[in-house]
Amino acid sequence: MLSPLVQRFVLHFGEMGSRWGINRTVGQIYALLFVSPRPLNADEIAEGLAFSRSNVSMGLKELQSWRLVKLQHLPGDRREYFSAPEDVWAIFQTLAEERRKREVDPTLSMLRDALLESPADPADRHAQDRMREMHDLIELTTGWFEDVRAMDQERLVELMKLGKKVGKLLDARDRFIGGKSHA
Amino acid sequence: MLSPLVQRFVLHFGEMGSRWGINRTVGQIYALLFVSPRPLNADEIAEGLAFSRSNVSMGLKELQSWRLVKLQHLPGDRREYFSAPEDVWAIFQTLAEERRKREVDPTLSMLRDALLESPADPADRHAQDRMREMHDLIELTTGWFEDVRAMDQERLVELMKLGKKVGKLLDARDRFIGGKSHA
DNA sequence: CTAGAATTTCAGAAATTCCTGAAACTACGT
DNA sequence: ACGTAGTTTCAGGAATTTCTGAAATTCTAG
Repeated sequence: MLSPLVQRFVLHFGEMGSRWGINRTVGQIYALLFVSPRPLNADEIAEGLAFSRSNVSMGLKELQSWRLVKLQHLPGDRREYFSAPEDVWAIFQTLAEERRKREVDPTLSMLRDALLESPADPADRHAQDRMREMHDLIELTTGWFEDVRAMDQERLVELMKLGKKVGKLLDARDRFIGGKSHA
Repeated sequence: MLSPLVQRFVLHFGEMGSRWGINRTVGQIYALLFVSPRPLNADEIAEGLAFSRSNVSMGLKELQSWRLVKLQHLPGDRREYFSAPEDVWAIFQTLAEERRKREVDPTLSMLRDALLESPADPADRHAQDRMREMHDLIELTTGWFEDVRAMDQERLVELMKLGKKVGKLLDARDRFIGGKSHA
């Protein structure tokens, strides 16, 4: 049913899915939609991957909750068709946003709460110091990620291609602004 | 045994751990080591978290394979003591490197292989196009990540704090170099 | 409103992953 | 070399997660 090429891709994503919290089924469904030249309905997916119809239904629901698939209707067909967005950058961003929402935000909020408590003893004081370091790191990196995400794609690619030269750019800026130096 | 503050932190990381591929036990052990003011031996960990000694042993082995804990000996004590590195940036980098090694690299290699095949039909041709897009995106982002990682920490923080202003910096550079513009 | 096509829900079977205690192994002090 | 404290391994039981088929629900055309 599936070509060997697609088969391989789909299986790989199934495996990778389990390494993340995502289950194998969901990974495979997404992989199949990603490479499919046209939207697929649930029965086509179930047949292609040899899963039960209900399993596919659950997987699609999960993918929708991650905003990773688009639902659409084909004229004269009552069934629902699913597809992955065209733009891989957009996919990447969606993934990053959803992960932040589900994993980073709750962690930050837990850390902030913990930092409000008054430490009972030196061990707690040390624990809080560590939590503060973690909090600040997470806040800095996600805040930055957000800034970068907001840039338009063309600039983003430019920035990335610049790669390590960005360090030189920073130096140039520092010199320009006021002679601060990185010894 | 554990203070409520540490308890909360540890439990949260246990939960978060399961969201990633990491199991709850491993997450909790790491969290405990992370906030501990001194290295801990396996028995102390087992007692603090109420796990069996053998479970702790496996968890520590896993953490060592991720290079996330340091093993050390205390003078006059035969037991092995474990601790998390001090520097949260270093931890972050280790995590990123290991994840790349385990998840990104195999994916890139699978994609490269798939791109070498000659597509059998239009569907395969389309699938390959999609895989190429994914490949290029992954390569660009991880390559960039690598470049950024190689910068020294001080500069990295500067870059991150710069945030969205980096776009302006790019504009300035473009103007300087040759009048290219982002409309 | 009714028929029937499409989809979702959900209880429990199947599969997987986690965790433990017992046994095996290692390394060190005497 | 022996005894013992410390650590790891591993078979299998416990717990969790995944997956299915049957039933319930939703939707739409007539």
